[in-house]
Amino acid sequence: MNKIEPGLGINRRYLHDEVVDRMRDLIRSGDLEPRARINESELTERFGISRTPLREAIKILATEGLLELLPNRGARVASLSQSEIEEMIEVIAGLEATAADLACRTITDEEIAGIERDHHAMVVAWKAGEEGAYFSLNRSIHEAIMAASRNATLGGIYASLSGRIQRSRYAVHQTTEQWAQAVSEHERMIELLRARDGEALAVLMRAHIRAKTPVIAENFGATS
Amino acid sequence: MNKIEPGLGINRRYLHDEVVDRMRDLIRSGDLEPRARINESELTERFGISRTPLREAIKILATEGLLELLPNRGARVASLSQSEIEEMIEVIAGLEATAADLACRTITDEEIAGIERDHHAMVVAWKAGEEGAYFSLNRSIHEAIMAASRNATLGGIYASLSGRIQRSRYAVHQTTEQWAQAVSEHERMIELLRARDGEALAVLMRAHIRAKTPVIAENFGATS
DNA sequence: GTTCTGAGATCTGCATCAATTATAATGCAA
DNA sequence: TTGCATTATAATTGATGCAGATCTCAGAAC
Repeated sequence: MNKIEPGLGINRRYLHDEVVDRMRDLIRSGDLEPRARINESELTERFGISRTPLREAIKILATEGLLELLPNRGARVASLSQSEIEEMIEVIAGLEATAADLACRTITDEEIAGIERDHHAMVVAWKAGEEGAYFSLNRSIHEAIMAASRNATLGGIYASLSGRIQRSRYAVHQTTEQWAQAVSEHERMIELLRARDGEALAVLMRAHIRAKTPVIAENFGATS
Repeated sequence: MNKIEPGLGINRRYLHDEVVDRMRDLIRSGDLEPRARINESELTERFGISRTPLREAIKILATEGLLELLPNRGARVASLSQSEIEEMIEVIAGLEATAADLACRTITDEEIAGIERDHHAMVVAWKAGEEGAYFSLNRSIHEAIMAASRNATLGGIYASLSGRIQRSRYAVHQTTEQWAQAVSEHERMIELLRARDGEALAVLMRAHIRAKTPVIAENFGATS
């Protein structure tokens, strides 16, 4: 994008930022499982760093919600209860509805055409049983709408929240009816995007995400 | 056995949590102004602590968005540009719309009655020119709806975001027309709450917050 | 007036120490 | 053996001295 920021910006200046990224990957990949304790000396050795940047990284990840701090007992990978996951999905639905509403203000015809292409590719992938491609294209559609909202604050909160419930890759289990409904909702979404009807699109988007709650919750497999 | 807590409220396990709270207060009260540089040694002395917990607190506040880090130059109080404030208001509008939608599922008649009482008191306060009471009651109404959403995740994000654009107290400047519209929207909101019509209430709430954008943005007085 | 330079201040990260607390290991009684 | 209390060990929290890197800014050189 734009690395034109004068002076401060993209360069990996902070060691703890590097550590945050690496730990995030460890958590998301499942290498560090939920409720796994974080051992300070083990990780300092693993990363080849001292305690100072590691501790800063731990505090940052705890603030983001990926770790939880246990006073005088260190930290552990956060685990989410079923109800917390459902809460988060409601919030995500709200954020996507907001993005959809905002996107209608400034989205271009080209962007809508791109979403439509992704949608058709997604249908093809589903019929071919390529769940990986299906999942990736579905996400790409939602991310395109988020990007079209032209709201970095919204996008940041969305990324942080969805990052917390998307650990490693999941096989998506949907019934044929669920899939058919999702497809028809996508098609209606494209219509509403063309009409730039943000209000109606927001309502539809919220319902669309909500309908996926059982799928997401099931695949997460929380144990709290 | 006889462990008496040292007077400062709840069991503050972490020193850096204490520091985070105190610094948050300093920023919100305006004691630390936007763009003010954070001096490590000055604050360690001021708080009577060492660098370790202070540095952790700075990282936490930066993650929350209240501070921004300047590599090799420390940190400063974050300042928001006009467009960032407008972005945040859109997100807040989305969060409140989500809360309104969810509240319709489980809100009790008593809670609705409480909101109605606050609304009437707010109208009285406005007519009496008591801007402080008006502001406080208005906020209390919105917080009641947020609480009725029964979604702690949503509430947390909302609190964090609104905390970033609500520094100290402001005199609310609204035209008579803006006020009249806000009042009629509140009354319509109460109707929709009674009808438990979440979908319509979400749409109204989003528009209601949006209409306040110029007021909030003006009072914030950002200088990026 | 502009550019260069260097001293001082500040920040980042490392290593280590002391104090507190949690976890285990052990010993003893029932 | 089992349950409980005591002790020993380990881990965490917080403080601090130190080295290297970077920024700031005044003063010199052009």
